[in-house]
Amino acid sequence: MRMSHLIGQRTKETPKDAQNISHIYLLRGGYVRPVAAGIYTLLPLAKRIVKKIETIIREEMDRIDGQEILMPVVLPQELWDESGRSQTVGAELLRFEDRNGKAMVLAMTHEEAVVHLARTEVNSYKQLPFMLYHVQTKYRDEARPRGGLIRVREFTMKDGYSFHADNEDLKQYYDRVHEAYERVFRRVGLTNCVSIQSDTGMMGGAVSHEFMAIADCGEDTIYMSPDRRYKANKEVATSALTFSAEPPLPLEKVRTPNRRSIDEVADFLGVTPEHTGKAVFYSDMDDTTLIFAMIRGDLEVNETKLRNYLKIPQIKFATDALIRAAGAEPGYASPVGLDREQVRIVIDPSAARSSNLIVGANEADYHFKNFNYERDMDPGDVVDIAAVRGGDPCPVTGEPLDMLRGIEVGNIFQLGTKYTESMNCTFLDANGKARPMFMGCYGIGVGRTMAAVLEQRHDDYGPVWPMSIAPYQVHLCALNPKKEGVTEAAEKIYADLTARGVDVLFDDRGEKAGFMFNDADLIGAPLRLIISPKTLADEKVEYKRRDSQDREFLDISAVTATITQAVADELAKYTC
RNA sequence: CGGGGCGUAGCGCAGUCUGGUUAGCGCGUCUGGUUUGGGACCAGAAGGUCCGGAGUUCGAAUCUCCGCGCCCCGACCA
Repeated sequence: MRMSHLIGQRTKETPKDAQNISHIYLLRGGYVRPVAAGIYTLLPLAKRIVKKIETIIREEMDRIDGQEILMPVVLPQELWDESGRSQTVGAELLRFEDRNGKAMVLAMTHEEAVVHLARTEVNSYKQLPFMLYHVQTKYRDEARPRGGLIRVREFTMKDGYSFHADNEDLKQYYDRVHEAYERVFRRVGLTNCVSIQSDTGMMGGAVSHEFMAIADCGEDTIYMSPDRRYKANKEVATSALTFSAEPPLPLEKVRTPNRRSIDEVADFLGVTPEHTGKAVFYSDMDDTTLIFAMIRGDLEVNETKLRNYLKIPQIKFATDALIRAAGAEPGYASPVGLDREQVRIVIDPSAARSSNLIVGANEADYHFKNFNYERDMDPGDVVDIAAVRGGDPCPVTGEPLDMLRGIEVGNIFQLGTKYTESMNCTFLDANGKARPMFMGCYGIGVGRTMAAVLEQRHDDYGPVWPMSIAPYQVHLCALNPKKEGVTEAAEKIYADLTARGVDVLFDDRGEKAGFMFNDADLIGAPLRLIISPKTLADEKVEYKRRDSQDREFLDISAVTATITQAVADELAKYTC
């Protein structure tokens, strides 16, 4: 490609709407352009990167016997009615009617579509297992797109779906996908990517992992032991906190005028928050169930854990009216004497196993001292609902947990029979009996992966793309193209390298050197060749890597062979 | 969906508080010339529904009201 005709202006100034590195460089380098919030056009540079990422994904999916298909973006809503997700998924699912008034959706994921396919194409256990995947547009009407390509409304995703005769086979295949994903993310050049335990969310199912590219701008919080043996999303992370068990002292009601918050009460009574119990009230969305969550005063409730335990899809903080109706006093709420008929009580071990806590007395301006769970209330649901904090002890190694941010570039789920049962996707086993297939699903966000690589591979001047996905492998600059021999030499190298299959971007514009070098930095090709009258006089061509300041001078006769080899060597680093 | 910020040329901004020439600057673009190793210089040029609508006023980019859009924080998030 000749740069004089490459579409996508580079800019010197940082666009005001961009905050994180990947967003800034994708705009400044002319890779993407916004069309609406969270909706982007990919320009040639980005499209080339994305294509290479997709190729790597396809190779790895094919290696684990995946079969590529292509399902539509527009689906009839009735499929989503069958699975039940018409009800459970909210406004992220874009719904509309076609000209005949038929309810349609823009697919945000394809479980329904692929199950619809599987149940008609597959009838026998002899056809199992199999995996289908496609690389296709997803639309999710996100409430708040952000961060350039990190969170968008329309995007390209590779999603794969496997079908099995039993859960054991699903588990084995899941592990193969896990390995394939590790290869994909290594090959696309992520330098720091981990798979972690995750919440299954609206997908359902039992087991799932997320692949997280570690980056400060990531939206997810990850807790990890220093040796990486334990890695989990904040939503499901646990810690091995220990609790002080002392001989119980007598329960005692004390006056705490106008002290409502944990800090106020602890300060007033001269103790630290660890010696208090915190009451947090939630309710379901239509206020039919009141939930009393109790936890040690210095900890916070992890609502995801609480929701999952209660099997209530959505919860909110309860209103004071609802709390009072159940006989509790907001700000002074107590587990002591609460009517279990009216309140669902969930106690974190941190509160259940600590001794002599200060808790509310269900009476304005009063608290109890020396609350002890086993003695002072009926035994109830003691469940881990605590939010982990950085530095808390790891549940596996006991070491302090690191807290990191991550971009979710991929995820894998063992769905089991969640969709195949609801949508009646069965096969006949060896005994002629119809049974639901076991299913797994596996996603990779392609554009987000590109952004994540950029977050991990850049310097102060722009992206430093790995050879495996770089939009161009070699950036060829002709300095002073009007001077004797420069253009001829550059054209010859351009033609020779291109003929050997090397992706070359040829800067033929004849701009000032600094101008061209800055553009080259923003394009981030791993290798750079500079043709100038200065070096040409000695029959030399300058050769520089994007990730180094060192310069070499190659004999012009050897350039093609040397560079072709260098590209091959570099590519070899990203094969598995 | 709650809170905050912003909207003036392709991009970055000034002007708005305190209404008043022909709306300005830098980058980029075009023409001609001089230049050519880390975003050159000279001369000239093109490019604007000042986000939209309504209102106040002799007069609105500027004041008022109502919309819309984008970014950030939060809630939400297969």
